Amino acid sequence: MPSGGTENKKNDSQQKTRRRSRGGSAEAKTNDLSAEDWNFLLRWQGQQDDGNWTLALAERLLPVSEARQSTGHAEPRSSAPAGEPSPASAGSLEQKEASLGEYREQVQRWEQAQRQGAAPAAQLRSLPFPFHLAQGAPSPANAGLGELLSMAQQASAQQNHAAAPSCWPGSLPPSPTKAAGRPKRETSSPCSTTAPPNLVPPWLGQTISFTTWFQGSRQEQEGDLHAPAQQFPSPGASPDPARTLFADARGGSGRPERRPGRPRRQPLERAHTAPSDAAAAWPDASRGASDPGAHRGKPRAARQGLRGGRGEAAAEASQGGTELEAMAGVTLTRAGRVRLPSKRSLDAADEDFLDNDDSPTGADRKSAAAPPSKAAKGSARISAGAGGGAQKRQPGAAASSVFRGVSRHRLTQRWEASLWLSGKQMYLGGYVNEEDAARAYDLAALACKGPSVPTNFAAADYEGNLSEIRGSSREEIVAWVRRRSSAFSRGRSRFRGVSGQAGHWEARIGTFGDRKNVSFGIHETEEEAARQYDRALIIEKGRAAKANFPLGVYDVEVASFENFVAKRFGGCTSAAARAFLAEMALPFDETAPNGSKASLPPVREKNRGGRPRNNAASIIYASALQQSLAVRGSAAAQT
DNA sequence: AACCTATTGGCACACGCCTA
DNA sequence: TAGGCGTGTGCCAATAGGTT
Repeated sequence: MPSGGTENKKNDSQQKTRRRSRGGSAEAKTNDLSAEDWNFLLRWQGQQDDGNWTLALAERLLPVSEARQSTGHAEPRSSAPAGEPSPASAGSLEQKEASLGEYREQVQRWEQAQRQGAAPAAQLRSLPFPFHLAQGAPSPANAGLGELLSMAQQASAQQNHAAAPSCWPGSLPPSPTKAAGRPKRETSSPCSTTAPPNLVPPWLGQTISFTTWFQGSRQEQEGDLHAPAQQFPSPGASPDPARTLFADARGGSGRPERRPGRPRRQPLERAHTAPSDAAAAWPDASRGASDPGAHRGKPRAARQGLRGGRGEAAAEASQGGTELEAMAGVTLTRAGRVRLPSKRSLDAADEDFLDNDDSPTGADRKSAAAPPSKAAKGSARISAGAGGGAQKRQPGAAASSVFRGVSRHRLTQRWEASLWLSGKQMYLGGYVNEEDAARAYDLAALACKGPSVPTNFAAADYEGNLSEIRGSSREEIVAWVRRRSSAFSRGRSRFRGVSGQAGHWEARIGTFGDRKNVSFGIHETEEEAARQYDRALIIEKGRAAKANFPLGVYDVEVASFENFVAKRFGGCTSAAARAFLAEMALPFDETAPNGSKASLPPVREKNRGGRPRNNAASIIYASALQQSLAVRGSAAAQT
């Protein structure tokens, strides 16, 4: 524990105590909304999403209201901006509670009827929400906070010359199956921290809160055209996306079937008897039994564990040269180092060999890619005892992969695939299976460098995958491949950023802005949680987000992010994004329009883990205040 | 010499477990 | 159930030998 940890813990404990004692302290007061504030927010939200969100709020609000009553904090405050008349109250808290209960019963009845196919989706909207907005179009003169929020949406939309994205609450299609179900729990919202009006991004200026935005997006996605169902089938169909890894290249069967056939030979095998058993066990990559002549590689054991590989030859060569040395093209340098045949020469030799091979068709032979040639290098390095860089392998460590672009991480013992593009190494993911890593390299190399690039397996094996990612940028291709690595997610969930268990999946990001362990809600399915995680990550990192689903699924979010950054900073740079986030992460400490104060849970000190509290009041209030600030900003801009 | 790429080192963070 | 925290590792950058 770092120095001062005890003190930190003490402070944290004090904060916790303060937060738990609602209504009893000054801190608690600042996080609470008045009944009227809540009423406005509830009404507004209720009209936006058929009451689903409202039910969630109500569930959390009502106990708070009761506590407020019991502790004498029920005095109403005006929720309207200073100097503006407060809209009429919707009644006592008891009445509200009763009304909400009635409304909820109606929704439940609708839900039941809907399950029986007797209730159209539109009927839900017609259910009378207990708290009604005043009749007539609101104007700034008599607008309450709820109206201000609506106007903020319109103003922001006009200002940006773009309609609100379809995933935002105001334009959500009804979601019959979810609208009446148990609402999702309110979650903390790092984006609900405030910012000066000129810093409020479009996507914040048009949304009630980050969480609502997420939840609305979820509704849209349930019927989303972009849903990559074919990539991530339902849990029952394929519990692990890693098993769908390069399904095309394997005929969709996950782990490749082992099938008879001679593996693609390496040059040195001509000098030695090929390890036929292991070689015969090497799977065909894509064509299954229809192509018995296709050999796409050879087992690691055949090359490294059995005598006769190039590495063995190199080792022997290092000890003075042998007949094998001459056959393999292995030479010794003056310094006594082993000089192996170049890949080019080996490839050429192999090609020559293949031309004399007895494989069925010339087309197959030509389609076979260059053979792996790293085994010899790795073994030679070991045997030569060279040091430094790639030769730093521990004495007892396993040898490297025989596949191009694949190496084994010393600590994790995972196979990692990497591709070098323009001198920069692109990480392609970690894999339990060496062949998967090799295929990851192949696919990325083919997609990024073209069909002429040497691959571990036949390029034809990847036609299906390549067609799927054709037209994508390099970054997207790399992300696509990496997403399929067996180590992309590492927990119980198939998805990154998702933890929990069946029916209770939590989306969570370890570091979001200045905060740690920010939760983005509990979700019934992994997919839901994964999408929420993705959205949050996109908000923070833009296109650099390592999302569970292709960024194309989140066009709106990505566009919003880039649009804002472009407007705010004149270009989308990581530095600009970081600066933006730093500003957005400022602790909320604005004076509300009605003169009251609101604050978010305090930003944690560095190295203090834990998720921020799900303080619904502060979150909603803060985001509502943002909206009003946006209105002020747009009004100021117009004048 | 320039480029390629295998390997290592290590930081940041995902995630599970524990506690209140 | 939310928050706190430790562990494991994904991912990136640096390094250095091999190749052209």
